[in-house]
Amino acid sequence: MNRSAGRALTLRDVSEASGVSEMTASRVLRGSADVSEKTRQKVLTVAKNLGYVPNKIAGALASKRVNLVAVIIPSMSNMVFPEVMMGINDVLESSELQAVVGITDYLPEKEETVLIQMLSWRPAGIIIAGLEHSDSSRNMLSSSGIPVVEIMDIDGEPIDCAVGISHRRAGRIMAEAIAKSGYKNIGFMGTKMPLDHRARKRFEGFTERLAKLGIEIADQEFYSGGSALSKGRDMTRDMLKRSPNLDFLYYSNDMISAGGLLYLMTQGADIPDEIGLAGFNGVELLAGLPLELATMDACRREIGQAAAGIICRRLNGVSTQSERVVELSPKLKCGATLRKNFLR
Amino acid sequence: MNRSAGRALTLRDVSEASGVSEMTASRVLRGSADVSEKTRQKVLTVAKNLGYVPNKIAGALASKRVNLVAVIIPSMSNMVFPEVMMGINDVLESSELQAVVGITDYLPEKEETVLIQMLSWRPAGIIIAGLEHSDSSRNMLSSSGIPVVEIMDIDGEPIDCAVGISHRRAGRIMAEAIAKSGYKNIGFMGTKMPLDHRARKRFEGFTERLAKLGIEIADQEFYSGGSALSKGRDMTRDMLKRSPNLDFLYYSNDMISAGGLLYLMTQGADIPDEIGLAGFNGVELLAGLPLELATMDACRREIGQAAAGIICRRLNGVSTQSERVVELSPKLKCGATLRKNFLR
DNA sequence: GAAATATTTTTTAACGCTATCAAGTTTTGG
DNA sequence: CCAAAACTTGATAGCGTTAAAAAATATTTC
Repeated sequence: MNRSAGRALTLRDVSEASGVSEMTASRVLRGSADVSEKTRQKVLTVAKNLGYVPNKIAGALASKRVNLVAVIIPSMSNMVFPEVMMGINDVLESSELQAVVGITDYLPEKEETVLIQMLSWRPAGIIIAGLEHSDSSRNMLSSSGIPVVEIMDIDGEPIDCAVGISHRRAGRIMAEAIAKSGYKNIGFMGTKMPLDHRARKRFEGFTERLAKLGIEIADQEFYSGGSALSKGRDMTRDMLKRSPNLDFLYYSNDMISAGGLLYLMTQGADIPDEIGLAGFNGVELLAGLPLELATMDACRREIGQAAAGIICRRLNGVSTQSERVVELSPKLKCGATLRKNFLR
Repeated sequence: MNRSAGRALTLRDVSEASGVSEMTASRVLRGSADVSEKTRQKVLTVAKNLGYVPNKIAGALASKRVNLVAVIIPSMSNMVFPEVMMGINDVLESSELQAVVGITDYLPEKEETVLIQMLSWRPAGIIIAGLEHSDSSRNMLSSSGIPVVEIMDIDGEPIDCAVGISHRRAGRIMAEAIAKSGYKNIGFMGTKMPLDHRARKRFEGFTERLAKLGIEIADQEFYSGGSALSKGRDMTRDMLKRSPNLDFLYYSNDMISAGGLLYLMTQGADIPDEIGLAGFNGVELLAGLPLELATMDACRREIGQAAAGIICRRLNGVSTQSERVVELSPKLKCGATLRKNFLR
């Protein structure tokens, strides 16, 4: 059926084998309507028997249409970005489009390299994490002439479109919830990530709002590397040793807060009254802990879906004035580790 | 500097602006040595000022070289495949190659579709999960003429190369460890996945070896959907209600076993003496649980690295006879939930 | 300083496909 | 039955780059 050796099959092989011109074969294989049923069947049969696989490289060059969407994200090492990817796939699946992923490791220089790599495939659109990019990257993005959707964060000026949550606001909301519940001595634990702008903004929103409410962070610690669960455990132990009078712990992600929770439970702490705690992200994996963690859903899958949706609509010529900035609302979940009533 | 409107820049724009032929410009931009230093500088400057981004589509068509490696995996919904991806990226990063991912959702038909999509970009190599594929898929893979590495599993006949662990053997090893520790009444909990061949093989290896040792699975349950942690908790509760005399629980993944562990701990079970438990995968995320879980490392990152390594070597013309099947050894970690000594 | 050699640059022709328009072929209507 | 309309098919010319070969220029050798 198929010549496994030798050069790959081309449209010409199909056209010759079915006695039509290349153009007609091309029309059939792309599903054009202007072909008689008889020819269609003949060509399709031949193509299948031969095992012909069209060459998208040649097709893209000739038609100047590429069905790729570049997705540029910082990392794959926790579920955050895979979940965004799933959201993107949810939507692209029903279109002709196909995502191609590049990883930046949170490094601006690498972002630039990856961006050039991606742009050189002339993708139909770009989805890129964050609003902070090098001048050069911003330049490439804005002059690319294709839809660009910056995702995860909306605290800033997008190049084209943005979909995400306000991390500053997320921090503020959490600060308010904690203060309203009457906690006074608050410790913070997070990743040591000068380049994770979203974590930074969350922290800023958090501390600023606490300050406005007359509360100052009593202790804080930043970690890097290692397993999040055990890091959360260890940091919590250390922090409480250092600052035993803390009555609330805010963690920059759910994994370390779960570690903290498990530690506190083995210590027999009275949660959430003696001490409360909260994380960030709403990772579904963790539903099922002995106590449900207070957290804030970052709408990751929805962000992916919305971003892909914008790309699709833009490519279909639907002008989306209203979609320049799509703000999703992170939902606070108090769980069982943040007391709901003010007890004084 | 760059014309944001209008058509994209081509090599011709660069060559005209720098007063050389397109070919010379092309040579400079690809780093060929046969160019005088003066021209090189001139062209590079012009290209940078213009903001020229080469068109890989045209380049690939002309040179018949594509720097893409297709990676076809079933899912992104737990960390298993993202970790494989990280391993692949570890290695590809230092080459010119770039991974493109396709997701099959464990569906053979979708695998076929995704495979055609991928092959139509004429990638330089393919990494695909599993050894089970439809006839048509196998055909496409074997006649593609490019290196194909089937990953995760080595229990079967690879089309070209395979890198992975023997899941049957992993099941057997666990069965032996459990039996050797003196457990007699064993329950199994896993995902309801007729299409997850690796989970199936593990289960088969497990039960067969137990049978050989004169032990029969006392209870078993399969779930689908939902959060793994809480599923583990619920299934464990239900199973122990149903079969209270179980003294060991084997789970098909670490997440549900962690759920089971947390449940058993709140019930005050005496682990690992009264009852033991084990999972599978060695997900790093979970290090830090109150008790370290018995599990078996599936070498996911290493698999990704090894697979990418094979592709790289093959593309560099290093014939790798010895690498047809690379078997990695899953390492049993007894943790604190599988007693090490036989107590009778 | 001319011939031989080495280095650099340009010319020409693909790569495999699609857009466009021209040319057949069939159908329809008066 | 012929012209007009509708439907199919085909010929030609790129798309933006690189391979290969030819040409131009510079350098060396005797």
